[in-house]
Amino acid sequence: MGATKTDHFTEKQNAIAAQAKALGHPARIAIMEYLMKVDSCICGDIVNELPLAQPTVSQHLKELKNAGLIKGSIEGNTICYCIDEKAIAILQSYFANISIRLEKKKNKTC
Amino acid sequence: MGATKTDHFTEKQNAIAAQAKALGHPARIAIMEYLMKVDSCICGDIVNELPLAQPTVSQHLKELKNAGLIKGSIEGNTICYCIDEKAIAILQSYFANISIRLEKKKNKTC
DNA sequence: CAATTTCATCGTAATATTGCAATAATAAGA
DNA sequence: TCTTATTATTGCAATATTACGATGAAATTG
Repeated sequence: MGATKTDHFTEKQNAIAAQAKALGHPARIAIMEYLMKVDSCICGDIVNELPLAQPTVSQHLKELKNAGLIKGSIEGNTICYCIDEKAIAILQSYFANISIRLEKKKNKTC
Repeated sequence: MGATKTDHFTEKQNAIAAQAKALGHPARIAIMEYLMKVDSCICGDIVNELPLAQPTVSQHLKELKNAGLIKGSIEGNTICYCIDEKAIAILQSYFANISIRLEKKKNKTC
């Protein structure tokens, strides 16, 4: 097959999985970290930061954008990218919640 | 191609990407949430919780285990699974850090 | 021991992802 | 306008993922 059976899961589960999937590639993690490292949104300059060809980077950026993890706005000849804080906030609270719940039932694990 | 160029990225980037990738499927998110919902580790019973065939679930469990997100210990005829708190802690702090850094440079985004 | 239960593995088909060369599209500058 | 710079899109080859039936392995039960 190769096609994920999204129908059988909740919206929320699919949403989190989609965001996690978008981050499930080192190049996309590297893009996120670069966007974070620089002190503002970045216009151009992303391709040179990565050890991948331009079409490949463009594709990764597209996936991050589709997953809602980054925003991009056209700035003349270039495109300004930056991280979407909301998406990160969602992921952060998701994992924070898991941590809290795990904390509560310590020692009950294997 | 289809093969990720992990060589060109840092260990940390690859590690985070690997964990995110493991969570990048709704079935695996569902498994994590089920493990969290029940008040202890689970022996057996996971297959019946998911709308997928047993070999498929087994495969998903294997991937979560390989990524270090869950632990499994054989308990006679069944296997007890539970979430690995350390892995969740790593992810949580990763996203928390991003949030903090984004907070610091508010308004500088697109 | 035979039957059953539980989980893993193998094999395979369908589909998705990754990566890049070639090419297009768009805007800025000469 | 012609050229250059920047990003997107297309098309393709290599590989990975997803899903499941069939089968296997190991412990439990009757």
